Amino acid sequence: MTLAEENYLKAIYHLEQQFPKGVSTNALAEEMKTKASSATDMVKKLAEKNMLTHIPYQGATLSDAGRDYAVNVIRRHRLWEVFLVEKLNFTWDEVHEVAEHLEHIQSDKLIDELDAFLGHPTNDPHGDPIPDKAGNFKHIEKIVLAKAEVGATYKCVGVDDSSSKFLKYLDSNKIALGTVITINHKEPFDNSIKISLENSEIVVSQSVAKNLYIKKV
Amino acid sequence: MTLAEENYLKAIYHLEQQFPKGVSTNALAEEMKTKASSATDMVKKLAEKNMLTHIPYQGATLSDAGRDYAVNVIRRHRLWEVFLVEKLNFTWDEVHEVAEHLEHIQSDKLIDELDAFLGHPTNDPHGDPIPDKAGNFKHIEKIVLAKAEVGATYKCVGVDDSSSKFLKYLDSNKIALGTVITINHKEPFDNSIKISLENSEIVVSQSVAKNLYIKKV
DNA sequence: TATAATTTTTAGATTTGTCTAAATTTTAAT
DNA sequence: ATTAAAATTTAGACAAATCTAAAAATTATA
Ligand SMILES: [Mn+2]
Ligand SMILES: [Mn+2]
Ligand SMILES: [Mn+2]
Ligand SMILES: [Mn+2]
Repeated sequence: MTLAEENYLKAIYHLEQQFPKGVSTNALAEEMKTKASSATDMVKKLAEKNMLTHIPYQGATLSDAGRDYAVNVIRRHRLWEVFLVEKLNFTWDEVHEVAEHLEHIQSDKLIDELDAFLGHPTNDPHGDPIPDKAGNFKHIEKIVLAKAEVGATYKCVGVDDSSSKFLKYLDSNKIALGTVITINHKEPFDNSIKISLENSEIVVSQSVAKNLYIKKV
Repeated sequence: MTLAEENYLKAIYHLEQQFPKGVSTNALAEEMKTKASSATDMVKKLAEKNMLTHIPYQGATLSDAGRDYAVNVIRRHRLWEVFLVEKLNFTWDEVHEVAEHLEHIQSDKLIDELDAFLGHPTNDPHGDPIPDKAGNFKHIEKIVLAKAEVGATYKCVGVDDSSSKFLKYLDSNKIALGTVITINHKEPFDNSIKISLENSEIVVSQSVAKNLYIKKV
C-alpha cells in the first residue's frame, strides 16, 4: 500500500461512519482536498486491490481487508499522537499534522514496541479510541455536549472537531479532557449552553456544544 | 526536498568522504541501488536546486546548502536510531531500515524534542556521531582495528559496515560498543588478528578488522 | 415526463522518479 | 595516435498521483 492509498483508505473509513450506504466520489474528494476525478481513479485502484467495492455512480464501501487496513493506519496515527504529547511535549493541537506522516512508517515491531512503551494507551490526546493490534476498539459511551441535561455533571472525554482552532479555543477556556463541568442553563434562542468549570462559569455556543463529547460522572 | 532528493543528498554526502574530488555517477547509482541514468537525472535536478555543482562527466560536489541539508538528514536518522534502541528495544542491527523512513519526517519541533527526550546523545548505536542542530559533529579520534598495535588495549567505539550481518557477527562474539579488547597477535599471512575480550580470546579476519573502530584506553 | 442541474466518469496532459537502449565523452590499451 | 573499453549522458518510455476539460449518468425540478 502506498502512502496515498493509505490516506484514502483512512478517509473512506471515516466517511463510512457518516455515509454507511457508500462513500460518494465528491465526499471523498472533499475529504482528501483533491478533485473528483482523482478520487475516482484511486477508488478504482483500491477496488482492483480488493480493498473496497465500487459500484460506478453509487459510491465505495470498504471490504473487510480494507477496513482492517484502515483501522491499522488509525492505530498507528493515534499511538504516534500519544507519543508526541506524552513524551515530546507537543500540545494536542500540534500533533495531527506530524502523526499524519508518522502513521505511514511500515514496521510492525515499531508500532508494537511503541504501544508497549506508552503503556498500551486506550485513547489518543483527542479522546479517540486506539484500536488494539487485532483492530478492536474500546468504545466509551459518550454524548455530545449539546445533548446534556441541565443540572447534571459531566466529564469532558473527547472532541469531534480536532482542528487547531477548536482545540486552542478549549485551551483558552480551560477545558481539557477530564475536565468536569456542570450544565447550568440551555438557551433556547441560540442553543448556547452556560456551564460551570472548577473556577469559572462560561457560555459556549452551539457549534462548540456540538463538537465536545462528555460523559456523566 | 522530496524523500528521493533527501536520500540522494545523504548518499552523495557519504560518498564525498571517500571521493572528495567529486562523486561519480556510477558510485552514486551503486550506493542508491539504481541505474546510472537515474543518478544523472537526480544530480541534474539537485544542481538546479543549488544543492550541488555538477560538471558533466566529472562528478558532483555538494554546495554548502546541500551539505547542511545532508547533515540534517543524518542528524534525524541517527537520533531515530538512538530512540529505537534506547526506548523501543530494537537491536543495533534492526534500526537502520526503520530510521531510513523516519528520517524523512519533516518537523523541526519533532527532532528538537526527540533530541532533548533522548538527553542530547552524541553518538548513534553504531558509534557514529550525531550532529547538533547547527550541524556540528563531535569527532572522536578512532582507528580501525586493522591498524592496532600488538600488546595495546583498546575500546570498541564504532563500526564502518553497519550491515545486519556484520553486527550480528559482533553480537555472537560478544563485541559491543564499549567492549575493551587487547591485541595479542597480528598474523602476517592473512592479516587476521588475535584479540582478548573479557572472558575469551578470538581471532578476527581482516575484513572484520577493517570494519571495527577502536580507541586506545 | 421532459429538461435542467448535479454528480461521476473518462480522456488526455503533467510531474516525479525510474527504466532500457542508444549516443556521447572520457579513459585505458595497444 | 588509434582503437577499444568504460563511464556518462540523452532519448524515449512507464507507473503513480494528480489536474483540466469534456462526456455520461443520475437526480432534481418544472
Ligand atoms: Mn497520512
Ligand atoms: Mn487524534
Ligand atoms: Mn531514507
Ligand atoms: Mn547508524
